[in-house]
Amino acid sequence: MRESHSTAEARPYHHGDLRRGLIEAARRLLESEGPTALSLRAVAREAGVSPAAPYHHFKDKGELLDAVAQEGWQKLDEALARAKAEAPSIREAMTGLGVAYVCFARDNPALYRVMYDTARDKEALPETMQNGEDSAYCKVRNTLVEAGADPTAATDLELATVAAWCAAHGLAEMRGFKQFDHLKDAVGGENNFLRAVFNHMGLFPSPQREC
Amino acid sequence: MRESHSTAEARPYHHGDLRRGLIEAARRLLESEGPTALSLRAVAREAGVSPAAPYHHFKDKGELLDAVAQEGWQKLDEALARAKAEAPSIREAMTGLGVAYVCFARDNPALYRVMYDTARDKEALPETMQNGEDSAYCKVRNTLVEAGADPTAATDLELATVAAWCAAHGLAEMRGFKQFDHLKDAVGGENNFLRAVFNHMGLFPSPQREC
DNA sequence: AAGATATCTTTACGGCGTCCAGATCGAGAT
DNA sequence: ATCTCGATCTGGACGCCGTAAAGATATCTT
Repeated sequence: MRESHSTAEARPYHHGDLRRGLIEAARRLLESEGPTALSLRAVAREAGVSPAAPYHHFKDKGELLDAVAQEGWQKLDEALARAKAEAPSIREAMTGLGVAYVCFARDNPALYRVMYDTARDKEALPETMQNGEDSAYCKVRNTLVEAGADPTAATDLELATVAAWCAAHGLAEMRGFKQFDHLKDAVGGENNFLRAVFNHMGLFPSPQREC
Repeated sequence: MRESHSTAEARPYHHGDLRRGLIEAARRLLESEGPTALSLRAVAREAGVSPAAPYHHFKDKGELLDAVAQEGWQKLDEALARAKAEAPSIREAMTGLGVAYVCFARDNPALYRVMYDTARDKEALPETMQNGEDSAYCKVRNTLVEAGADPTAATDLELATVAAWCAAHGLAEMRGFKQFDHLKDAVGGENNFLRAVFNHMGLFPSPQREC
């Protein structure tokens, strides 16, 4: 009757790691049905368990969403790391990060929404975002320094990092609006559009900007 | 039994303009209970009417939210107009607009959320935002021109306007996160924080930036 | 082997969005 | 003034939701 712990290698409990199964079911539903269709019951259904089963692994629906969001931040982090590694030059590194950020939001719209929804009602970004040496936030800050920002002006550097993050998030949320379709055409596609907008936002520290 | 069309002057139907009453009930609930607590039934309850009554004035819950959002955009528009009128100098006009925008989002958090939620699932900002000569979007664009942007470089001007809007929206959504509290302190309060971040985002057209 | 514990199911409750059948009321026609 | 009609509201119903409590079942410990 019970499937033999299909995918996962470790099976700590008598069902095969349901916690993991629920998170993956949620992710599956999220991207296929959109964020509004994601109900706890639907997740349980998708995972093949009863509607009450999730409560043995998560305090409530919010806690499941937290777990999903956390994996989202990890994925975003990886996307930024990839973008930074692939940047052809320091001059283009910041814009590259910005574009990668927006593309992540475009390609994972429901996940991105969940990430910020949960952050907003905790009124805090996840700790993993700023803590580690190679957290996403630090990656942006480091890139700014490499691009010429003064690393000794701590407050100013933080402000610049926040500014870059806000710019990326703002553009990520605006990018989908029909109003900007003609602009995208005018500059030759969405990618150019993103770069053009970022260029207007001075992501680079001042000494780097052409004068 | 029936109250005599209390506030409204016109009473098109045999109840005193329920459509209006529902929108205002929704706004009341929105700011007092938060956006998640806003259910159609609760709005009907608050308006003193049965749960099914709203369906004679709105196709569904989304349409009621649309109406609420539209009034929100109007309020935002007014806030920006006020900020622009009060700007002490052209040099400070753009930052003033940005700060006013973020303050609107801070002071009407639930309304602001509804505004962007409905915009997002229509994949378009409301038409009133960009159409009229004195629409919010045009106000930003005009301010950019007054600040020195080249009005004949149409595409570039649009891009700059979009950039400014994204910057403001991004900061509006980030501003509440605990992570930035120490930064606010470091620069002497939230208002300085907002201005500082905006300064890092090059809201002014390039010729205006100090080089 | 046996008891303790964690996991899952069943059942239930109240709230939600929405629809439908009727009641009620306002207004135009006669 | 009455009648009729359509717009407006009510009451009840349906299926979904999040969540809690109690019972069943499988695993772990000893």
